[in-house]
Amino acid sequence: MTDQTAPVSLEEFNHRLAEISEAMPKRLRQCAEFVAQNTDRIAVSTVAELSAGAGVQPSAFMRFCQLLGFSGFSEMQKMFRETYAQKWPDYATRLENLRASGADSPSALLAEFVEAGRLSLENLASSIDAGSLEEAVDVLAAAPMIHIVGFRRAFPVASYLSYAFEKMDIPAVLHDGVGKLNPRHAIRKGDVMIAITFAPYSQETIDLAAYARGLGNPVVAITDTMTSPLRRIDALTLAVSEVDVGAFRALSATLSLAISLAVAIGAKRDRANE
Amino acid sequence: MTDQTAPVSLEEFNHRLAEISEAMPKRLRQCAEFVAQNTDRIAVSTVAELSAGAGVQPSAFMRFCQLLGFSGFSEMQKMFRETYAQKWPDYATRLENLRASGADSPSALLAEFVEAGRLSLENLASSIDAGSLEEAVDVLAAAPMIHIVGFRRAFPVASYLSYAFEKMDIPAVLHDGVGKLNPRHAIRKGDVMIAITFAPYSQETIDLAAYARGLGNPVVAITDTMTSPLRRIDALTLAVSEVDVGAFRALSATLSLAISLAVAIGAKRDRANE
DNA sequence: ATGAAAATGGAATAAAAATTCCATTCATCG
DNA sequence: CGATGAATGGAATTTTTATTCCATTTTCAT
Repeated sequence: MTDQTAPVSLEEFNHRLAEISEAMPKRLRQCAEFVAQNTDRIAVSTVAELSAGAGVQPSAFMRFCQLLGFSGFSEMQKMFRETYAQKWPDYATRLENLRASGADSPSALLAEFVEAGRLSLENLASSIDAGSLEEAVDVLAAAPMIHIVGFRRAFPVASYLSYAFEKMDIPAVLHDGVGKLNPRHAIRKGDVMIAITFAPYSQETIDLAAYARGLGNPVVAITDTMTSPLRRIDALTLAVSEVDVGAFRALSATLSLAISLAVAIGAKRDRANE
Repeated sequence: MTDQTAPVSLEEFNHRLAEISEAMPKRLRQCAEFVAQNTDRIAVSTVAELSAGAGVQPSAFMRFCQLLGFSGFSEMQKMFRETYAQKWPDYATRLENLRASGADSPSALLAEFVEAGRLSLENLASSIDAGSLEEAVDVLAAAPMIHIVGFRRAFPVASYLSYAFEKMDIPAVLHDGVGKLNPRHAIRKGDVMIAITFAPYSQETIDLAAYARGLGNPVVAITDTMTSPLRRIDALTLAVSEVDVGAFRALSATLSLAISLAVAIGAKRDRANE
């Protein structure tokens, strides 16, 4: 049953997987999907565990292995166990290796950003004020409509929030500035706004937030410091500070805060509707 | 036979090993020596293999495991397998548990997302293929024009890339789907595309990438697994897998990869222009 | 609709691995 | 030097895991 085309390296394996997974029946595709996303578990798991993870019978997983060119699961696992040793060194070492591959190589840069992201996340977890966060969730969960504003560097955050709200069926509009239409008309009394901006703060965001505030509407601000101009208009401020790499700043912490906010709002609304 | 002092972490294990290996009989010391030097193999080997490596009978290795406090080899191996798999806890289950214990407060949720983000970043650092990344940077740095495509969950990434390129004066257009205009007209021969999509893959992205590829243009894909449909069109694939929290997935790793890519391209172009 | 082919689930079987047991060897002390 | 207990090797046993087989369901073309 052994097929001479059995992959002998991770690269070959991935390639093979991509190549044939399109034309696979349902269950086998489930296997492919699960394996693609959990490649690192293969070396240390049993067929039973993996097939359960993929939501499939062991026999189906068996067929999957054979389709890839292995004689069975054992042979496939052997390949992963052999390449396992290289993956073992811990995270710190791996990061070192990435860095060492040349100070200004893409992978070294990636290592920098990964590290910056981790630091930012740690910082976020310890610095966020649980009370303010909860208050923001309460206010937003009760909103008839949520307006999301954020330009330039804040725009990815705004659009991500918009996507999350859409998925959870929460009424929200993203003010994206397309067509330079005046967005104020869409804002009604009682609506709530999420304003996102970082230094150098964009005037449009501040203006729109100030307008909403002027109507007496609550504004939740996601911003970088406590001295942000959004503070002045008495917005409920959630401060996030990102560690930067050179002149560049990633958004790991900000996005994590945003998605948490969105999911918490969704959860709260669900509870309220029961 | 189970000993309550069985180590539950790598640190405890090493400590225990050092502590008792001095007062061991010959064969068992051989085991200790071998294990200390090949800790990484324990998770993926059998007793037979390990005992042979240590130059010892399987039964001797068995006694060694018991001396360390485990009930047998299986239990010891389990510890190592879990330590390795620890990075991939089942978040769905954990979130369930959190809920059950009434700890689904916004800050608990945030903590989950922060943790998920950290794990995703670690995984990114270890799983990214330095060669592919470098190749992507080379191709993109040489592009006369970069087209960025990504909808829904991928849109924040696309817009962030667009922002970064703008800041670095790199010619790039974001295909955002506004006005449902046909974006194909803007793509010229020789341009390079960055296509971003995650399961469930959005057809528009795939179609546009396929069109670009049809022109003979290179396509760099940022996607979630090796089974992504973008593989089919022979795109240069950068795979990122994010750890998710319940049904939700943050973008920490993906954005870190994106910003690294952008900055690396900028740096390379600068060097070329000097 | 109907039959053929493909896919699937689950139990039965085979293989492999872990664990135990005991006869033998080795070291130690009177 | 011989007795005693610890240490060891190897085979027997048990447990776990992989693999196969076949009855049943699903899919698809006619």
